[in-house]
Amino acid sequence: MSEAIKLTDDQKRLIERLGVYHEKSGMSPASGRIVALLTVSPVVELSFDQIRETLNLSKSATSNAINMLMSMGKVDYITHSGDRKRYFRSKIGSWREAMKQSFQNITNVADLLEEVLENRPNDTEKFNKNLTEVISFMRFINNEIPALYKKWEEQEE
Amino acid sequence: MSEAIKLTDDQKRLIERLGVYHEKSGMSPASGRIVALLTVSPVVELSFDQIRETLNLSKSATSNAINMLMSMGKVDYITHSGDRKRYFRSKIGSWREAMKQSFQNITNVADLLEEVLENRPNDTEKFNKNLTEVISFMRFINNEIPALYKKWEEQEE
DNA sequence: TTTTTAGTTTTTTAATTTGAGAACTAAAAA
DNA sequence: TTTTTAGTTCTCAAATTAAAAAACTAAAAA
Repeated sequence: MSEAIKLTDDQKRLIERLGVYHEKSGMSPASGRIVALLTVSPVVELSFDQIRETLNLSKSATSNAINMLMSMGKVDYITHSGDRKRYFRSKIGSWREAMKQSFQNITNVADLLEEVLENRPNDTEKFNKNLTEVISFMRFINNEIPALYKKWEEQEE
Repeated sequence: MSEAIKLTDDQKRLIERLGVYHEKSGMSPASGRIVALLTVSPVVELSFDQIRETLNLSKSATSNAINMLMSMGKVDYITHSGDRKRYFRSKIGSWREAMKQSFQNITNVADLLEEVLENRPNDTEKFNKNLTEVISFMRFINNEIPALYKKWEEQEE
């Protein structure tokens, strides 16, 4: 008997679009579809087989993708007593941490570009100036984040 | 006779690290190495064969990667009269446009998530609230960009 | 104790990506 | 006109990635 979740065509299309977006940002197709499903599905906690059958994935693809997503902090699961299954769900509530992560990336690039800059000759002035500017802007953005969060929280009230 | 540019070991390592970073953000290895070379190399304008031989790439890999990078707006070239070669260089000066591009992506995701939100049931309150928050924060960040640029430009003077 | 459940791991296959090599082309030079 | 230069394009092989199928495992249920 099928465990698949019933979805409207619109929901299926949204899962594909969101899935493709996640693929573009480095996830495997299966992982991308799973986070997308867990974002779009009206039922927010889905079992292994519900995910597997809704997306027509094999057990291995499902297992590997779920574990990948858990290690990325994109997904976690809860259990219900008297039920051995795990119910997986999106960690959308951790969006602040996810954002922090992506801002951390900016800092890492800035650090790398700083090393490049230190290695560059002094002639190539214009080039060095541009490089200095990107680095400076990246660091500036990063410094402004806390203030931005604060401002956002305030306007949110 | 070899056209390869002489690089120190440090420069070679920086090219690899920067290349890997570009790979992670979706470029092919060859494209990643080429932008990286054009960022690290003390000579900022390099001919096709200088790139090819410095990075030990085939002609096809070099040609395809360069054209990819030009279509992405990451690289362009200049010519010198009496010299048929094209001299390729990093478009690092266009970093503002590149940044704008990546902020545009945030907006696109926000739009997509907005569509998801409109499709969600009204129960799943907490989930919807989180989704609403991410979207709101993304849009907020996007709105703040011009002011951030302005502030950065001012502190830069 | 045996069976079932809920996954995990291993093996194999299919698809995609990447880039080498060689043939090709258009313009310039000889 | 022939040759050379500066790439481009095509064909194919190697490497990588993705996922299916099937064997396996640990815990719970019967």
